[in-house]
Amino acid sequence: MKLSKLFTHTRKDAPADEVSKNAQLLIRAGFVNKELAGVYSYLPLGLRVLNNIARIVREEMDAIGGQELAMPALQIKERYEISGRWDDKVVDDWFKTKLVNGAELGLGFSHEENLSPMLKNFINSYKDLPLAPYQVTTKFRNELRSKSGLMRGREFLMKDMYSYSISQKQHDEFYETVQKAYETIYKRLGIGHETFLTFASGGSFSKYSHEFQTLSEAGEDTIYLDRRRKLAINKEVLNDAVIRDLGLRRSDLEELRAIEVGNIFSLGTKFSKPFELVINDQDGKETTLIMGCYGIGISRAMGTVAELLSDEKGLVWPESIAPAKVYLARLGTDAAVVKTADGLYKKLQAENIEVLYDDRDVRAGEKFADADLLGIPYRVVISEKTLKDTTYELKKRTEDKTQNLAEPELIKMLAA
RNA sequence: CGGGGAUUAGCGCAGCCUGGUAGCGCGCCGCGUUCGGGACGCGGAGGUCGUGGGUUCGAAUCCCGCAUCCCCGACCA
Repeated sequence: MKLSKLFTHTRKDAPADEVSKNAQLLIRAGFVNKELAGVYSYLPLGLRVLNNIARIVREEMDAIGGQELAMPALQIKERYEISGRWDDKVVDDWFKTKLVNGAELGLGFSHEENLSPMLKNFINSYKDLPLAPYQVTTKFRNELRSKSGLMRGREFLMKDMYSYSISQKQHDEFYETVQKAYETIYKRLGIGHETFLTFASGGSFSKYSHEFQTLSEAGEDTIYLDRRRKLAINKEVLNDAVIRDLGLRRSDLEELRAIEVGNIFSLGTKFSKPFELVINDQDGKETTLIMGCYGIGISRAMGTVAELLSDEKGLVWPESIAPAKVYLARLGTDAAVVKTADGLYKKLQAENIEVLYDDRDVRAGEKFADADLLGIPYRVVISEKTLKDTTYELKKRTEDKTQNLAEPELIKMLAA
């Protein structure tokens, strides 16, 4: 993509109504635009990051047997009356609306009531199990107080997977598989080193649920972390009995703020029993299916990476999710420089290396500042100076040093 | 939902106390000089001052209501 054609622009100042680092940087860089509190538009570069995160999550869900589908935002009232979740006293963050004929609808905040009745038409045998449909869709939650940029939205992108098993054993095995897949996802997103499995409230069907908490002062949760064991307990369930139960010691626990970047929990038969998801097991015995639910906020993950991996100059995307791999800066309008830069742009594209080509006629300082703010992993500079030397100058976003390279070495390095 | 703060040009702000129909910086447009870390000079465009009402000869400014945004708290299958 040529920067001269990109409709978004960077800004020196962040808007006054955004305090959180993630929102300030993402808005300054032109990745998102705020529409209302907790609701953002994703602009071309921001959408690339969001899609890259979703792609990684999809790959890992597919790898453990997840099957992607897409369910609607509009939800039927009657289904939620069956499960007991229509009442605002039970779920207080519903967005509700009506059909022209007056029938009430809700905007989906979670999709158990959608999926379970649907699967009654498809699951015929225990041999179909375990089954784990998932989706990446926009969720709506009427938060009393949205805050912290992308961290807590009223409309946000989420991956939600639901598992159906014939036995507790089968459920437990799948649950553990998902837990491992989540760890892989956070590693790939570049926040694995700061993300910890955290024991949280399990509700009525299991002792604990599990959250994945990323250490950050911008987080809303307080956790107690045993760094050596890489295990944490959410403050909401912390007590001596729980600490003992998990084989931890209070003196090893460190109190920290963290962002909940994912959670997985057992649902038991809460959403299978009301919808009569009953199947004969191997022995011919009627069994109500056991469910699990597994969420990752895709947009929140983007905010978390922005929050964690940025520095005083701007965003610092890991290669795995960056909007482009290379920022190609052409300095000056010298004919040889322009020709060389245009040529490299085409060659990088031919190698399938994603490149942002800064072909604007602006001064060097502005290009460097933008390359840093946008957080592109590699910066390549072409100028009259570099043409006299080995032609190209390469710099990593995370390092200060530069190196000069000739074209074959440069392409080889960037293609790696 | 309780408490606090804010709303004036695309962005950041001043003006309000002491009413007389708006100003600065950045950005944007034009010309020129510059050209490796957000240059400089000259000229220019751009605002029903969040919204509804009230007071007044006259309201960005004073009074009342509402909306939106931010922060703290509460809430968060």
